[in-house]
Amino acid sequence: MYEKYVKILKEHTLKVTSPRLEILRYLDEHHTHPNVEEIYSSLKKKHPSLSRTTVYNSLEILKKKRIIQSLTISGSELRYDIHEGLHHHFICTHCGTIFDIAITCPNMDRTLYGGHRVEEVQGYFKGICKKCHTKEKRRNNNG
Amino acid sequence: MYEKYVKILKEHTLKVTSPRLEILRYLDEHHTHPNVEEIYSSLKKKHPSLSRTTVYNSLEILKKKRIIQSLTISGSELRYDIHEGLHHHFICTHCGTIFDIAITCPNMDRTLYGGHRVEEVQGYFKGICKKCHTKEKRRNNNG
DNA sequence: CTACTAAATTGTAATGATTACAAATTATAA
DNA sequence: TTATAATTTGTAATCATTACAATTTAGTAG
Ligand SMILES: [Mn+2]
Ligand SMILES: [Mn+2]
Ligand SMILES: [Zn+2]
Ligand SMILES: [Zn+2]
Repeated sequence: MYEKYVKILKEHTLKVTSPRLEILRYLDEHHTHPNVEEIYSSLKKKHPSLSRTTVYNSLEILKKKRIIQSLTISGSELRYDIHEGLHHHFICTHCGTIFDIAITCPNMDRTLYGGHRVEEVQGYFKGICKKCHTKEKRRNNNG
Repeated sequence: MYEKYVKILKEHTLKVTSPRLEILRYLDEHHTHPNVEEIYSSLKKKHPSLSRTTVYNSLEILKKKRIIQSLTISGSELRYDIHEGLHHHFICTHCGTIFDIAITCPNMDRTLYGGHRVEEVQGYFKGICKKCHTKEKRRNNNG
């Protein structure tokens, strides 16, 4: 069940602890770019002793090791994502959903720009998702 | 002095008020992507009656009208930028500086993606700026 | 297996950015 | 000049995140 995540942690010389395994599993199984609260409250159910601070700490160390990434797209809270291949993101300003964008971008793999060392590249698209847009149209026609 | 900003406000059917003029001027003269606190404390010197809430309110309305944009690049606070042509940004995770990136990107002008309506596109590059990188090297050689 | 220790976890308190709200002021139009 | 809706202001509340000290534990050496 957790061998996969044990392996990841050991490969990065991180101690194998229950919170770390659970967080990794959660992010691996939920590609919804959850915030800290969503991760915490979900895991808390099965592991009542879990502390919110531990979730913050664990996410931070996983991020330092580049196992996960954090997204600043929402502007009010960090969202987390298992790091598997560079991809860009869309956020719907109406319903808040964040999803992956399958756009290739010539600047995605850049590691240098004018002498500055680039360590992360993030492409954020903000707008109204198809679902919300359709709902809005329907409301206008019926209302 | 302020005719330029008066014009912008009127064109967008916004009431012409001193805080709005001052904020516009500040952003026009400081392309450093300041946060609310920097704008507030700077303007407060000349206009002691200015309220922080007004700065928040004004920035919000200017943003709604697309006169300015907010950047979520830092992850802890919004940074503001006069909106003049799409451009991407670099943030140095060491010194915090945010500056414009002159990279053209084929996805920058996108207004649609898979049926989703795109209203904003932001490209964020995070890493270590040349200056910090050079300092770091020097410290290693001399230390 | 046991003992040790550095690292991780936990809970609580503090911080910092942003928002809510109600009272006072003011830009604009009649 | 007056009316009024919009704006500004100050304070209090909220929410995400960080600081910190006490407790627990993963990993290792014996
Ligand atoms: Mn993603
Ligand atoms: Mn800029
Ligand atoms: Zn939506
Ligand atoms: Zn720097």
